Amino acid sequence: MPNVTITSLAQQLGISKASVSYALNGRSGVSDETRERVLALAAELGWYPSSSARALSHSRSETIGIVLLRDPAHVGSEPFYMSVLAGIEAVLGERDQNLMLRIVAPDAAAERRDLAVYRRWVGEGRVDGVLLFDETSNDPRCQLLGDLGLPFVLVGGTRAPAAKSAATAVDQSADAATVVEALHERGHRRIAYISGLPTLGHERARSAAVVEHAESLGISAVVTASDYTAADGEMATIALMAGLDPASKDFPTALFYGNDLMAVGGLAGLKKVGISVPEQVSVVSWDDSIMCEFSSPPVAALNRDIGELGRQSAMLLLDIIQGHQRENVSMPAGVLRLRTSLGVART
Amino acid sequence: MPNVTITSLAQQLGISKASVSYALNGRSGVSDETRERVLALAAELGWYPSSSARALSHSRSETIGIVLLRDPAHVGSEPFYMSVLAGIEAVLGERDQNLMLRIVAPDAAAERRDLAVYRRWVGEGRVDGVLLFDETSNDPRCQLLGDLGLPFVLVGGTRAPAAKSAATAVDQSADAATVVEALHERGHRRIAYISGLPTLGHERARSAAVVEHAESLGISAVVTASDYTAADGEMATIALMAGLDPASKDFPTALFYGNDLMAVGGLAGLKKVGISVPEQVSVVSWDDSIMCEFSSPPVAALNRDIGELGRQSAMLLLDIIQGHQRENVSMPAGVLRLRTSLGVART
DNA sequence: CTGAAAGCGCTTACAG
DNA sequence: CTGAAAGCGCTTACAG
Repeated sequence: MPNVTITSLAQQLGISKASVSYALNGRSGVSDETRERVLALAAELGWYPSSSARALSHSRSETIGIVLLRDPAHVGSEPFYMSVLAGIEAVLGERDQNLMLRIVAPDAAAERRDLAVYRRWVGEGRVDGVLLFDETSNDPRCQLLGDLGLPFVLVGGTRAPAAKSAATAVDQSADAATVVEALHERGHRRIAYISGLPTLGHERARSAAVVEHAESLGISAVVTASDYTAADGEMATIALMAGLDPASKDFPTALFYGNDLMAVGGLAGLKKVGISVPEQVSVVSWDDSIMCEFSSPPVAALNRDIGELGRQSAMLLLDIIQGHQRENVSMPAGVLRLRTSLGVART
Repeated sequence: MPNVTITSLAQQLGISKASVSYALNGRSGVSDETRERVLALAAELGWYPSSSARALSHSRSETIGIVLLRDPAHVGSEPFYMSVLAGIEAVLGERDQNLMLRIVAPDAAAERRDLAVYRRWVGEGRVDGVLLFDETSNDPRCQLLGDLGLPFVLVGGTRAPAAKSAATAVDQSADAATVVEALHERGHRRIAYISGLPTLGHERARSAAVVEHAESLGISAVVTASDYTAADGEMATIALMAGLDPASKDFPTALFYGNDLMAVGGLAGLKKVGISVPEQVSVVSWDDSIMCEFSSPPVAALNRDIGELGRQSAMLLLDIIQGHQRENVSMPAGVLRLRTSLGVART
């Protein structure tokens, strides 16, 4: 059985392809009667427009792309991506748009292998726009996509550096303030921030904001860099705390981690060096997840609506693709979920 | 600047489109000299084949599809999907194939909304084949895809019910035996299996296998159904254990959970009802993940190579799409990672 | 309101 | 080895 096309519909109805096309696309140029006959037959025969033919005609793929530059071995343990994908998908599904996903492992030589994917996608006409994660300072993708003229949105980014682009902006400073103030209120006077990858733009913003808010409250803050993995969070914690005398002025009474994995790794590290949570040290995570809820003790965390971040980002991108000028969208601030790991500083 | 196409290349070189096409596709019909001139110019101008034009010509989209029928709110907490996606992507990336992803929330009315997506994808010619997750008994997708003639692979499935399909088969029985024997060796004589969604084919196979192996070793096993979430794992555990006298014959000394989330939820439940792990009860998880490593106590788990499952599934599907007849592929058995939660039964 | 025609960028027999 | 031509399934001015 040959595939049903507008040509076959036109033949069976004894009218031209153009009329069928107009009818199917809800455009003027056909009588109501003809339109209904066309729609009825199309429904009966289960006609679908060929995506490739349609894309070829008006250079739109109805598809947006995402390239994740992450180690495949670790990407599974980060709930963030799957959650944001689910939010993105909710919007795309409603609007009959599609998602093309590529996960590429970062090169040992730190070559940006994702850039080649964008070039290719543009050349092949595969996607109408892309969503960018993990913005770095002076992100090379912005330059490239700007040159290529491909619309993009920086998810949880900070700026919109080019035409046909925007960001779903997360106010890292406000979130930092929430946590630092919560610690200050509970008597903490020396805190440490264990950051994620310091090459990421948002991570720099976070580190700076933590220090700044601490200073403005008259408490001291140190920053140490880690890499978002539980294993390194554990190591960084041990390196930071091992050998410190709890009575000394250098002993931080609160550890703030850049994500949930590092926080949970940190708990393991603290246990190894014999520091009890929250009696001797409080622990807070920037990202909330099921791991924080079910760790022992449960970890206080900034809860943000990741699904909503995905939804807003997708809507923003689709708008830009349709030619609308759009400003950055501000995402709501995180809410600190109080859990056992956050306690009062012992004096 | 107009896009570079084979027509523009042909014009600049003063030859026909056909020659350009043959040269670019490495087919005979052009002299080596012409071929080199074409390739050189194409590289210089950054030519890429239009994916839509190519798809329109030979009805291949170079894209495989995945529809995840999962609650968006929960999909983020399951490391499984992201891990398997990473494995799939590794294969697709190497072979210049693309992945189209759709996440659809299960309907309250339990209508299979994913079926409409497959119909649409086939009608539009968007994908050349699909990967199926979470096979159910008498899975309606197999019937539909068989009728539509779309190649598919059941990831971690059991059978290959139609032409143009196969499964990456996981031997649930062997994995069940590994755990049941490990428990038996440590003196456990009464165990409970807290299963995931019992509608899933592999979950039925697991429950049956646990009971069967227990019986063959002369120990008793009960099965209780949960739904893969930590919250329900906790509730199911409390329902199972609350009020049971540790000295009674009905008290299971080992709890085996269908995934890592339920196991961690189970730890929380056991703590609430005052049962200590592993002193009074041992805990084992069917899936391993970072949650098992960093929970308190760490949970013994069957470690399987999820990335490899994704890789094998993708390779199998690509082969079938290319018209090869393929048998099911057997995945390696899981390896039990011994951790603190698994101890010797107290007699 | 309707139809014949050209075009999107490729591929692929078919003549020369 | 090379070129002219038809076709994939749509869209869209342009005549009637």
